[in-house]
Amino acid sequence: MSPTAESNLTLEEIARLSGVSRSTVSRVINQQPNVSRGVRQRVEAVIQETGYQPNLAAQTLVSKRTWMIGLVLPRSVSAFFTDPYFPRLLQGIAQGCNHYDYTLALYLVANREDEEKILPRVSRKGLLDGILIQSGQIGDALIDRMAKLDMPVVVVGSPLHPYEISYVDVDNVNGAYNAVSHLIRLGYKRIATITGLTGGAASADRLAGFEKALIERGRNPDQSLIAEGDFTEAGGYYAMQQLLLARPDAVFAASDLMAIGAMRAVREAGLEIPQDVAFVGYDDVSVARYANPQLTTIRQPIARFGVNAVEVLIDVIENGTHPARRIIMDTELVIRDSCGASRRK
Amino acid sequence: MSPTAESNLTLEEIARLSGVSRSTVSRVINQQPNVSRGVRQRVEAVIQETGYQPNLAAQTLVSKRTWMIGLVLPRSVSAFFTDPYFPRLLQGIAQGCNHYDYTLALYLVANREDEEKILPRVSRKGLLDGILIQSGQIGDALIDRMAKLDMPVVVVGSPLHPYEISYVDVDNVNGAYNAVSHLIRLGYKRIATITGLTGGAASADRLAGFEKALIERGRNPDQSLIAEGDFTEAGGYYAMQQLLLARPDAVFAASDLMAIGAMRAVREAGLEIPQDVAFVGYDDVSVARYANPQLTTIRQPIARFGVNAVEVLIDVIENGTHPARRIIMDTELVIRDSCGASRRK
DNA sequence: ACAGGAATTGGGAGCGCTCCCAATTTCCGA
DNA sequence: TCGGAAATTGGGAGCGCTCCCAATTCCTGT
Repeated sequence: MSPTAESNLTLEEIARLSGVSRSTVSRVINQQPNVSRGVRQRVEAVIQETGYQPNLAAQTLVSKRTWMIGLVLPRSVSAFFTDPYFPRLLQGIAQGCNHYDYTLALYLVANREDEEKILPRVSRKGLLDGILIQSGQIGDALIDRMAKLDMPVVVVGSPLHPYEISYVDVDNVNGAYNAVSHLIRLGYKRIATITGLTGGAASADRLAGFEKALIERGRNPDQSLIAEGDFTEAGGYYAMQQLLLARPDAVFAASDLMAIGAMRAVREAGLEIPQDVAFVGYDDVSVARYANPQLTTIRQPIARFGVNAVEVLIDVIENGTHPARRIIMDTELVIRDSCGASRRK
Repeated sequence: MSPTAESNLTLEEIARLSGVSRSTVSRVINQQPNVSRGVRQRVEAVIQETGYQPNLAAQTLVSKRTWMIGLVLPRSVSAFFTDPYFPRLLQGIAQGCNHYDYTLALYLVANREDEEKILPRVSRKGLLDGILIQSGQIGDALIDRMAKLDMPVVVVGSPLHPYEISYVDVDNVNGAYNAVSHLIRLGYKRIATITGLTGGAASADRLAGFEKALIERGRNPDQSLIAEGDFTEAGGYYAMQQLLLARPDAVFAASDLMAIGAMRAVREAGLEIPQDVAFVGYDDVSVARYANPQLTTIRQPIARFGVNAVEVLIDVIENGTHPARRIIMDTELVIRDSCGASRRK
């Protein structure tokens, strides 16, 4: 019998075919004990033969579990469509879901209208076991409202407010600190930064790391050496045009994509990289390696980050929301050509 | 009563609160006729007040509908993590799902192991109403196997085999034809192309369009002017290095990302764009506008493409698989600087 | 060989909904 | 005012599963 031949197999049907009761088949499927060896094998054979799979909706109705989690990307994550960071994150999350046999439901919030409709959609009973939400901008009420749902929630990135909420984050302060310290060590004097969108947790943390590194060496962060980007290539470009007026000799960009844009601005101004302006980016997405010159950057374990987020969420789903889980991941400085390190050796 | 206060509201409960029967509440919720005005208003008020939403699993169990569709990105879609095409497509698909109130389940097939496990996962009864699958490589058995499932399937891109299967595609032959014709009109003599991964439907069609344009003007496509890329920036770069040996004066790249990589190779060889080598890309993703020089390209209506795919799938789900639906979308030539058109005006 | 306990098996109830049909109410024209 | 048709309403059955408990079978040691 081919796996697709029988169209509406039920537990009862499998029971009939293997000459036992519904309950016994259920025990076999759910790997419960108290089924004799012979019976178990017979039932398993029938299941194998027929390609039977239990109906998810029926299981959900009684168990209240769907083995499905939602990933919400808020409207404020505007860089979704341009920054390679997100596909990588998605890959990690999908991989985690595959591994634990969960289904991933994706919610892209594109506009205010979507935002209004998302809460009832994700909180629908009998649909999701839990939610992963990407941290967005301060003032973005979505995380707050999701946290109040009676559903497990894990924030990807910092939750922005000091909630009793589980999250997985990367140590952005330290990553930025290491990037800037590297530039200081190389002897640069006028180190500028291109930040992410103000109001984002990652942006704020990376800026904090930038300032911390400078202050620790007794330097004062100069406002004219700080420009706001928006995590896009174009944003990096415009921020750099502004920054050029202050004549920096090195730039720490809060994302690789912005670094690429900024390097374009520098080249257009007739300057050389890294001789006139050195660069360190953030993320280590693949474009960093193909940039010209190759970009020194802070590598984030993006895919692993996604897997961790899924693992934490499943832990919360299966073992309760309290206490809140926190995971902070480390970054790594990847030295290539744009910082001028090789030149100065 | 706050919307989240009552935790397990059921139809029965709403019926009790509004003093009617379960059946009547069900009729109100499903917008069925034969409910008196007064009763309908009373029930709606209670629903509003309590924030009641029907349990999806229970509805699914009896209606056999889940209002959920799956999007499968096969393993062969290796460019997923680098090409901005996919986030845009995802945006369109998510937008379509939001609009029609369907939930989107995402399946990224990363390796052979995932590929083995995906069929039972997506065909699980009580989980999905239909599947959207991105067209991959020839020999990629996934589409064939999905088509045999007793579940509505719509292919995003060409289904590769002449099945009786619904699909949504972009007219790749014509798009490429227009790109190359444009280069011919501008007077280029040695027009090369960087193809996508051999075996992909889009790659084959774009190559066919390239050849058609040349042949139509009585030129013979020269094998040394055809190089295979893989839709990545690096692939474009290496393909171009090969191509440079044949001294082309113009290149049609089957994706913008490959064009960017190829331009990097050209620049490294000390040549000028478009003076020495002109370029036309494909996709019109945002990097095309930020490239240096700005990239002339074939614009695909990517997001609209995704919305269409969802619409066709929902049509198939709601009105049956026969006859198979086919939608072929048009492209548009976007002239910028890399083709040298402005220079020759 | 047999009592008594452990292991195995079966069947009923119920998860929350929709569908169907029967019961009740309403409305209309004569 | 009343019969009968139409509109409205209610309740039972059942979707396919899990859980619980009762029934049955299987082992022990004596």
